[in-house]
Amino acid sequence: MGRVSDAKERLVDAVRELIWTGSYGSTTIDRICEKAGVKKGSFYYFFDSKADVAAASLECEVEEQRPVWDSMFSPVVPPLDRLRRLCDHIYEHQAIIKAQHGRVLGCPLFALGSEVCTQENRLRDKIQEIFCLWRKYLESAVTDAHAEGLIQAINPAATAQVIFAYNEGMMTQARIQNDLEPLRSLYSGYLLILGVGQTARLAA
Amino acid sequence: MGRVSDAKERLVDAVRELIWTGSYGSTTIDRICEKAGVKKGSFYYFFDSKADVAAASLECEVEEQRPVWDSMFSPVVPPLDRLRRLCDHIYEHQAIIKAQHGRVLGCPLFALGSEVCTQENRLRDKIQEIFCLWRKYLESAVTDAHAEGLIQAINPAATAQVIFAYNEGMMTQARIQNDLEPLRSLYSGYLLILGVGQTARLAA
DNA sequence: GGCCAATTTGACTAAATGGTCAACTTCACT
DNA sequence: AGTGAAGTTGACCATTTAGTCAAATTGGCC
Repeated sequence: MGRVSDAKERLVDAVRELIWTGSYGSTTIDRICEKAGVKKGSFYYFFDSKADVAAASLECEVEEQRPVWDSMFSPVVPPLDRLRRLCDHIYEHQAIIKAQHGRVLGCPLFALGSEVCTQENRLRDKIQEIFCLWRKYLESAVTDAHAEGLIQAINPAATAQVIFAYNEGMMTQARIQNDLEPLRSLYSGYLLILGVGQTARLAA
Repeated sequence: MGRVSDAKERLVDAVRELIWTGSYGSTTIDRICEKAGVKKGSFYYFFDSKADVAAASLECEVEEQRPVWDSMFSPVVPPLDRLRRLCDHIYEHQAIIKAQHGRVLGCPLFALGSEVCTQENRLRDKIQEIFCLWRKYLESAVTDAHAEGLIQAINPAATAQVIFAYNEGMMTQARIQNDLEPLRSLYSGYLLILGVGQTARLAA
């Protein structure tokens, strides 16, 4: 029924890249259209506003990431390995991005969230939802690691929260510094938080 | 010589509040002028651009914070107490902000940094400089705590880095969630990272 | 009390931006 | 092959925005 088009996808891709490499505020509808090779009339055929495409881009992001996380956090992988895989993945992904764009771009959701949270409630809520999900992956790894006696974690949710905040903090610093260096030692920070080094040393 | 004015300060105050409560991108020169009660001609008499006022606002920020940090991190205060004071100060400050604006606003520098780092090098560099300074305060507390045998910290700079990233991550989450809750347990996260609970428990 | 540097003003321009729309095109389906 | 739903276009409008400037005002200081 009627003609088909991938203009909507092109618009979503364009907005993702523009917000990530710049910011939400610096991303105008004109530039989104230009980058997507789509006229403004078509933009408004698919979306109501910039916030609307941005919301779609978040959906897209999470759809793309979910299988990656699921495989990294597979229950058949030893819990601490899951975290190591996550850290490796983050480093490698950011390295690719840096090679592509000449820039370390960090976590697209965190940057966007902190920029728009006071103005765009819809985006804010969606981002929070995704963060909640991510924390659950971390929490499951912490819980399992504790159960296997690999770490001490009285409160896995709290520990996961600390790791998550640390992780996002480091990614944002890498973005601001435009430097992969903070991400190289990401996993050793995880271990520090989990007290893995300490436990071993004190036990010895 | 000539007339005097506090318009420059009013403009700096206005830009600080607008960026913090909104974002750099959502802050227009017109609104800055309106909020400061200053005409645009006067704005351009004192500043060259939005980035220019923003840079001045960073100077102002650091000038205001320096004595606060100096007192919190005074060498006569026991090292772990310095960190506790910092956490208390952050919580109380954000609580005041929330009462005033109805919003938790987090760390103004981190939000701004992650927003503009790909576009405004001057702001980016200034922000990084300030972060470097802040990390030094943390590092001195970690070093002293280690020296006094209160914690184990083989690499105080790395530990300070982890604490800093965690701290900024939590503040940003508090901003996004518009909720003080993540900041209530800030210090216990510090202790987790420093392995204070563990050490005591394992030693017992 | 007058000079002059510092500051203020408002009116102005050019460009960017968000948003609308009626007419046009395409193509899946019958 | 023709129809109608889905998608496209470019021209258009109203605002907002950054930035300029010559003329007016103020007040410290001699």
